[in-house]
Amino acid sequence: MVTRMSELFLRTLREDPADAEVPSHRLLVRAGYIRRTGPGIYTWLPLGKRILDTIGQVVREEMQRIGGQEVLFPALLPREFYEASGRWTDYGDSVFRLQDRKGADYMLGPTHEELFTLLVKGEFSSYRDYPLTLFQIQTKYRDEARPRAGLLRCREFVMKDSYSFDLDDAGLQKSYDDHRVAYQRIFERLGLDYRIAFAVSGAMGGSASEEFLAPATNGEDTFVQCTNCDYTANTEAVEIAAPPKQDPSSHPESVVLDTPDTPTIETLVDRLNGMHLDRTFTGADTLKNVVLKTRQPGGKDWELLVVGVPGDREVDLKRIAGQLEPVEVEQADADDLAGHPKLVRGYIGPQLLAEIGIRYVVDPLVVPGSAWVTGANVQDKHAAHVVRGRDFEPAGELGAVEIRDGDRCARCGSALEIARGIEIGHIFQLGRKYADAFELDAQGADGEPIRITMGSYGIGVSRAVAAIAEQSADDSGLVWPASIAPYDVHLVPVGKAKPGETSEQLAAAEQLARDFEAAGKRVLLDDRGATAGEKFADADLLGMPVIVIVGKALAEGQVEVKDRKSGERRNVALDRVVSELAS
RNA sequence: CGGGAUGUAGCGCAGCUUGGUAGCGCACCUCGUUCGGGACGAGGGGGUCGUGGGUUCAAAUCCCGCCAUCCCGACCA
Repeated sequence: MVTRMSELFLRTLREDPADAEVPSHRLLVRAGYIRRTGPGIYTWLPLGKRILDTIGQVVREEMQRIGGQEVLFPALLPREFYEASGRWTDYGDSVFRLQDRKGADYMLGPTHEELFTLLVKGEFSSYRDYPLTLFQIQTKYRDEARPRAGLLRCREFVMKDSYSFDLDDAGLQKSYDDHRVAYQRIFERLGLDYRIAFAVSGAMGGSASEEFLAPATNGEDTFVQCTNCDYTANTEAVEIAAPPKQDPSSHPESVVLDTPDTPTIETLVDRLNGMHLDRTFTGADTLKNVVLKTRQPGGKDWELLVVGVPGDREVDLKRIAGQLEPVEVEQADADDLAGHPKLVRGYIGPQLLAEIGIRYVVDPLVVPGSAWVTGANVQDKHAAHVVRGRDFEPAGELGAVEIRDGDRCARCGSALEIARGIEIGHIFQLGRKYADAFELDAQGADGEPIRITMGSYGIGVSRAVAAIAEQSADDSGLVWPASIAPYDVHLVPVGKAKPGETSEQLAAAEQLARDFEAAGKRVLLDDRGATAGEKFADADLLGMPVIVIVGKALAEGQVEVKDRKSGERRNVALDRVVSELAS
């Protein structure tokens, strides 16, 4: 297949578009792969469409390899499908809603768990029908509060979503594992550097879940990876190593200290160090008790929850929310505290909480037997030597502290580092959430119904285009891995023609193009009447893996082969270049 | 939703302070020269100056309202 650039619907831009910040966005627009149509909405031009289709094809092949069967749902969905699962309401403002001429409610699908569940329920009813995996590659719509970075966060985007249906937990585990392997194959074929990170399941519900992240400085996801072992986790799901437990009886009896005007950790530490005690204190010696409030999903009333963390650590509300999902959690405000006069703001300690019926949990860093300076539940007073397991007993542990660079890996104890990445895939063991909502059962051999258990698996196909561009582009343009490039070879003839004639170089390039085509290569031929410099600059910008220059060396029967990624060039005999590159 | 910025030709921008019928670069068209790293000369086509109102003899420019977009944050499979 040969495409002539003189006929291609393409216009490259010499300048960066004003609204593009990140490299993938800038270059995809400049190179004429995409054009912005609205905020978070993009049009795919011929070169971009080829990339998108190629990635879709890689995904399709690997999904079929694990037995997935492709279907295609509409994006326009009647409200009723999302009522039973509660997501018509849960999705809130992030779903596009519209009405038909009769006033009936519709939405543009942000994800399709409900539809798949109902489809299967309508067709299959015997245990013999399972297991089953269905998938689609389809356009999704989410009304993001702030679309950004071109294709990285769009309001309309292409996603592969698949769903597994199994009779039991072991079956679900196998479907999940199959997907995990398929995703590894897919991202390897796409030439992406990626990590698999433990994740929390978020609004999808369900239990086990992992994210596939493409490390990139412009990525929106923060994750944590161990500098020694392969432990990788989303910051919401990460677990860090705690110090060793201590013997509660090894600490002195707790004492109450006068600490006026010390409502913050900083003022408290200053005060302690001004008291001429037998040691110096830091924030890490204090126990900070943060008052949050939680609410059951769909519930009305907030309930207080106090979380204890070392005083030198911040509380990460997102991380807490991820673990408590679907229970809502927020920081408590003054009004919430008003109903609890025994909670003295700035001087809250855990010694009293169980007594007055407020749920208290600690971060795992607050290990059993550890001693702390903490509030005495009296204005202007703190207590020292307050020991977990002696002076208070938390109702449980909750990973609450904001993760820091250098925190210790829970597996091997080495330092963790924080990195940024682009979420390119996510796999979930949903369990029976949707099967319960829609009563998806199979009739078993004994005639009894079996509740189906499900998994849900997504790959951001359009986002992967941007992720690959982020990881591989350089200063002069895009650099596509050979496996997904729009063309295998970019042929660039440069040379002067006599008036009214075709240049020798163009004639030779035309012949080369036919030879490459016969060898099964996809060729982009720059037959434009542009200058050499312009053709070279565009070839670098467009990013095909191999650029073949038919120019000066043609007189010696040679062409120049340039590797776009390494920039390396070498001369190859004209009559050998096709066989060499085709092998 | 909070903070900041911007809307002038397909793209990137100037003009606005001090009102007088719109300009530059890229791209595009014609002719000629050029031809290995975004060539040069000459000529040309293309703009409701985001939008509504106001002030004025006269508004891209001054005043008021609205809309939209981008960036940071909040939020977000």
